[in-house]
Amino acid sequence: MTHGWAPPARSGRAASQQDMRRQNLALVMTTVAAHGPLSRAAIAGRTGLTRAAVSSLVEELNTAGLLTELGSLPSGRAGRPGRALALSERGPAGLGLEVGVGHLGACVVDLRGEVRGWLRVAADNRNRPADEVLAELATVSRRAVTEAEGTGLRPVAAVLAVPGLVGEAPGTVATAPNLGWRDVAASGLCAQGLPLEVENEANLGALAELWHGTGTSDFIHVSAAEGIGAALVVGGRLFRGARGFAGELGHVPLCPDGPVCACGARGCLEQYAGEEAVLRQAGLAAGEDAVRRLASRAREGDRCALAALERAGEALGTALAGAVNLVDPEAVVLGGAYAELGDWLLPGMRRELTARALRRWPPKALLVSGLGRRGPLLGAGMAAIRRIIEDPAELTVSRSRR
Amino acid sequence: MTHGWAPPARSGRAASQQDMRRQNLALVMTTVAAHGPLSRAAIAGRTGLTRAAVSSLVEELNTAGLLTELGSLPSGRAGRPGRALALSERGPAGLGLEVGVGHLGACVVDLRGEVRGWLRVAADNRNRPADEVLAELATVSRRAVTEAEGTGLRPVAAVLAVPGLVGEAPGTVATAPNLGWRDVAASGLCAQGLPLEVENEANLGALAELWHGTGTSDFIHVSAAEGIGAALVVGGRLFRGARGFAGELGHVPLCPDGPVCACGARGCLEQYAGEEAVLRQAGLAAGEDAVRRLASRAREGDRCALAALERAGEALGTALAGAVNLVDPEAVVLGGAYAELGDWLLPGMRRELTARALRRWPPKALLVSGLGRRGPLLGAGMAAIRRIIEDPAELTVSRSRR
DNA sequence: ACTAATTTGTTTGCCGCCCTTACGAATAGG
DNA sequence: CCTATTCGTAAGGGCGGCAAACAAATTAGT
Repeated sequence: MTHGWAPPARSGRAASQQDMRRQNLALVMTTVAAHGPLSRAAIAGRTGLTRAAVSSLVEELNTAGLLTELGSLPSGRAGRPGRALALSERGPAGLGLEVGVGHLGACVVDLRGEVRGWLRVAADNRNRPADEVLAELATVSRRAVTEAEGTGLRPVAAVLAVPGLVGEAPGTVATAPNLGWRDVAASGLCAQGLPLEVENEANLGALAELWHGTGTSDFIHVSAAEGIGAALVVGGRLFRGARGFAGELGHVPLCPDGPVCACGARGCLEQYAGEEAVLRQAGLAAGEDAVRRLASRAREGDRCALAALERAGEALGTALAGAVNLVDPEAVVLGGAYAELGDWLLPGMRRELTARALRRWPPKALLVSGLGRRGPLLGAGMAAIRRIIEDPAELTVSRSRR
Repeated sequence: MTHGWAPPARSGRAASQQDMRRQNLALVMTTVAAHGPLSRAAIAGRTGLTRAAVSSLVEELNTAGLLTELGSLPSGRAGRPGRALALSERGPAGLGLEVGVGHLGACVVDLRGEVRGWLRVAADNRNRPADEVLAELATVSRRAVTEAEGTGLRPVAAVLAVPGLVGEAPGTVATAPNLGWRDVAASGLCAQGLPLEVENEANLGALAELWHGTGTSDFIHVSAAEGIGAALVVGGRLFRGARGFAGELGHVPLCPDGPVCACGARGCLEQYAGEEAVLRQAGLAAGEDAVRRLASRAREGDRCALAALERAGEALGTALAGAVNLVDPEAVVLGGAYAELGDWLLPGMRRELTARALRRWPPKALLVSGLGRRGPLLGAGMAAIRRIIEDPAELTVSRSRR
């Protein structure tokens, strides 16, 4: 450290010609994914590559089964019509997996982002040996995969959604309190040798929203369940923080002298808007489908429930206003279990946000996720397939690629 | 939008061989900048490039005056010793500029990050025509530049620090309330044709901390002045948010029913820890060197001042705990004017952070900036030079580079 | 219907860049 | 003094994108 510089932030690695090719393959894939069927010339125009280069790239992607030629693509203007290229619907696919407290899930998503297989079975995973849970998930997964293989799909990457924190080592769960897991390695789940990635379920719910939901790519996705978590999506990427613990909205201090929280501090948001607090205020017992019961109470006009939801919405809005001032997102999306309660939570949230957000907060910037409980599993499948799209070189003939 | 994908987040552009070269030139520069004098072989080892490639890259950087050969670099082991390469101390330099409420500043920083010229003059810029201010800054800048040119330096990029928000258009100030500026174009400031970038002074203070301060590259830099701002540094990069307004810590709600703030909401942090509030509680009048007076009062043991600082520290700590839970930084750095008050603010801040941060918060992760008021100007100079280091191709022979 | 214009996709030749291999240079150890 | 080791450079090769030219397919004009 003789010079005064801190270590460089990005790109610690050399760029080779393989990397260039890799990046351009990815560029073609992402371009086609984003802008529908395109001709080679259109891809060239959009990306800045030459038509010749695009031809070469497309051929490579084509033989790998990632792209398909659909047929003529009349442009309306004079000239030879292009041949439409689209993401293949019968080739590599993504496998999404989920371990929930009360269920297991598996889904298969094709390159276009379409769900081609969906399986969800009830299972009481609370304090059940992790091996056992993973073994059952493996059979569920196999069923979904064989079903998908019938329609010409071949899973090539898997992502597992867990209600807990992901470990440093790839493919491991550091801790999942509601499952009773601690340092569980999920590798070996895919005997087929698929690369497996483990990710927090709330984060995957946010990614599902990014890819299947509204157009924005900078938002805070609130997903309240046992705890209140916020996934920050910034520039279309998950923001994980320095150590991967970003997004703990539930323990933002709301009122410094408030009630004591399980975390030891006072007045955390969770004490005002957490599931337990809301149910208590509404006079309901906790339980498996507590949120659903609360929603029906509110629908019936139960005063107590409505007041509790009102207060919770305000608390959420206040805490979110702070987050918005700090992070400056384009939108806030309410997802997770609380999405079902949106009708009653939103007014208070919106009121607080408009009052407290320093930048004008348009009403449309606060919305409810349309994916609901399906978010995490869907996000897992999409994340798996997204991996392929953003680095297709892994599946390509790979003359000598790493 | 026939496919379900949102637009891709990154890399909307094709990669060509020039880009590859560009990236590798930058890689060599950042490597040398970060790890002191290195031989070509050492650079090759660190970056993954071949010795041959490094030789070629180094030669290009050498003829551009960006690198210098220092002499033999004995390794201790057997074998021919390498020739040490270091960032040049007499070539391209960065020009930092600053417009404050009460002063103007200019500095010249060489590639090694060393300050080689420093000029700061008092000037009452409050509600003075922007043209006039910029004209005076230009003369100050010229003096600093001619001085630096005497020692063999040649400024090639400039960054201007302003106490306000930066506009969308490059080189413009959207609004600087304390200066009375609105949509001011700062281009034309550098008649020499240097590329000029405008940036918020607090952000530059944070960057100065990144490059001249402690080793961490993920931190929240609190800089309290008129308002309370937080610059978020994530992975060694400034985090600006979707529209560039991230970091408004001053208006995080601290107590939902607190006193009304100038922003219209209730109980913002600024009402508890802002300069005005603290001075009022301490029984001091506002004014130019109010912070200094407050510090001396505290040093003398003034009960009132100590109590006010205690409360302010607690409030800051509470709000920061929320931010820490949300963003998960490695450290919090107290900078700006409040750095001088660190002795009295830190205890309360630390107490609140340890109590409220969900992840264990080590005491060393909260610290006071050693740069004080020099941060923004220093950061401007460093940012200018950093630009060169991270894209040296701009200064290279450029056979036909864009 | 026929021609001109236009756009697409491919082919060919070229250049740039990194990699591999080989070689001279410079130092430490015996 | 000789050998092992490491450093920097030079020569040859492969790969990948670019520029230009060309054949194919369609529209527009007469």
